[in-house]
Amino acid sequence: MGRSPCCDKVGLKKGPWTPEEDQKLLAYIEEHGHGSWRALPAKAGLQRCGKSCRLRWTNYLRPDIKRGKFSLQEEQTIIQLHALLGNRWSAIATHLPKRTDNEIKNYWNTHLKKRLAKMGIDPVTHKPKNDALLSIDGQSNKSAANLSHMAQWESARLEAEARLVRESKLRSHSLQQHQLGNSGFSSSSSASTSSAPVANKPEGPPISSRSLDVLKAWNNGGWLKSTDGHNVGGGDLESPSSSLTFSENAPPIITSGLGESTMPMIEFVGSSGSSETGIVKEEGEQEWKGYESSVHLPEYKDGIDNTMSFASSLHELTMSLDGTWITSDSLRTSTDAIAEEGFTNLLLNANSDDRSLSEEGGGESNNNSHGNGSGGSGSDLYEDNKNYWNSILNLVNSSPSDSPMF
DNA sequence: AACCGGATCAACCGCCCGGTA
DNA sequence: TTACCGGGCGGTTGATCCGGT
Repeated sequence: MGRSPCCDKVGLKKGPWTPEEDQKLLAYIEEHGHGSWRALPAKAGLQRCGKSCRLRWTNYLRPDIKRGKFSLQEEQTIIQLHALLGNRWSAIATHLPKRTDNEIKNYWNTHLKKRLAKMGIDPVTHKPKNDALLSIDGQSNKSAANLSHMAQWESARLEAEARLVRESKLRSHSLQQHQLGNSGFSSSSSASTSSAPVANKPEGPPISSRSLDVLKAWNNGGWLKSTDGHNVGGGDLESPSSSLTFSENAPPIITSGLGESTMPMIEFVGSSGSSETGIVKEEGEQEWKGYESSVHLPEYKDGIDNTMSFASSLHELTMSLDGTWITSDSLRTSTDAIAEEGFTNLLLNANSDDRSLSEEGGGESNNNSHGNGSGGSGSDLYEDNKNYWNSILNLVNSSPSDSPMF
């Protein structure tokens, strides 16, 4: 379909913004809000296209932007979220409220990607490059595969939530007008409709932050073991199954064993067996019933008044769509104690290597220090891999207090 | 001092999607 | 149903910075 040109061939200015232009844009938005971006340049007296103005505002002029170096915490958050969400910078940015997606993207491309590569981790898949070592026992592959499933599911869930938000807004539009300011239930896209010169990104707890708790429950549910070995190992892995059921208009359906929900909209059944290493169960098939067929979570769309729940053999987590998670206490206890070693140390090491490529570990150093081919490397690398993924789940687990994003 | 190459990051480009007439 | 519009997103570019030679 044909589109009218945005800013080309009409004598509009391109390139770096001058302070004067910034001032004009700022002054206009502060007074009027941005309104229609396309119409803004003319009104503000700028020889720019609306898109350029929008970018300048969202990436630079917005008052709630934090500039400067990324903290280690932020770095970890980015990496971990990238492992889950991939190059979905806007989604990642919603968890780093004062950072823009562009900034995060740049930082990833210029810093973190390289650092991960140096650590021997594929920045795209977040899997160790040297998979051969790890696939000896197949466990890490299995783990990675599961996490991949998880990421896919998370992706699908995000889409479903976006849909949910839209419909929720439609349904309760008038109601929301009374509740302006404290809804805490918005998305980055919807937030941008505001004409006020405030952040386009939501300040309140982003949906994703809550939703990641699903993964937490997932973790606790037994297919991944936390680093401290607490809980999730033994009992859960022995548990026959856990399932998640999304129901449209009915209360959450939680099944165990062979899961016999009558209205299974989406159901994950982890039929686990014992795992001596505790990462994932190895022998039995971790089955994700209905996963492929329900990636779209189609029935979820009308769930405004519904409840999404996740239950495992030990823990139960419920998100009611008024925007709150209801978690069982046991869920928390297992996560609080999780050691932060592993990934953090990896990062710190890589960090120092980054600055000063000392020989003590450097160059291939990180590979060497953590997974050197010769000295027991396989298990070391395997441990690193385990820690790495555990750390990703730790992010989820430790969210409310430990992470800047929650 | 000049040059060079890598690093950084603001800005642009093109595509996509939802809303709407 | 279709075409168009506005806006968002991710990928890429290019100007600038910076350290090494």
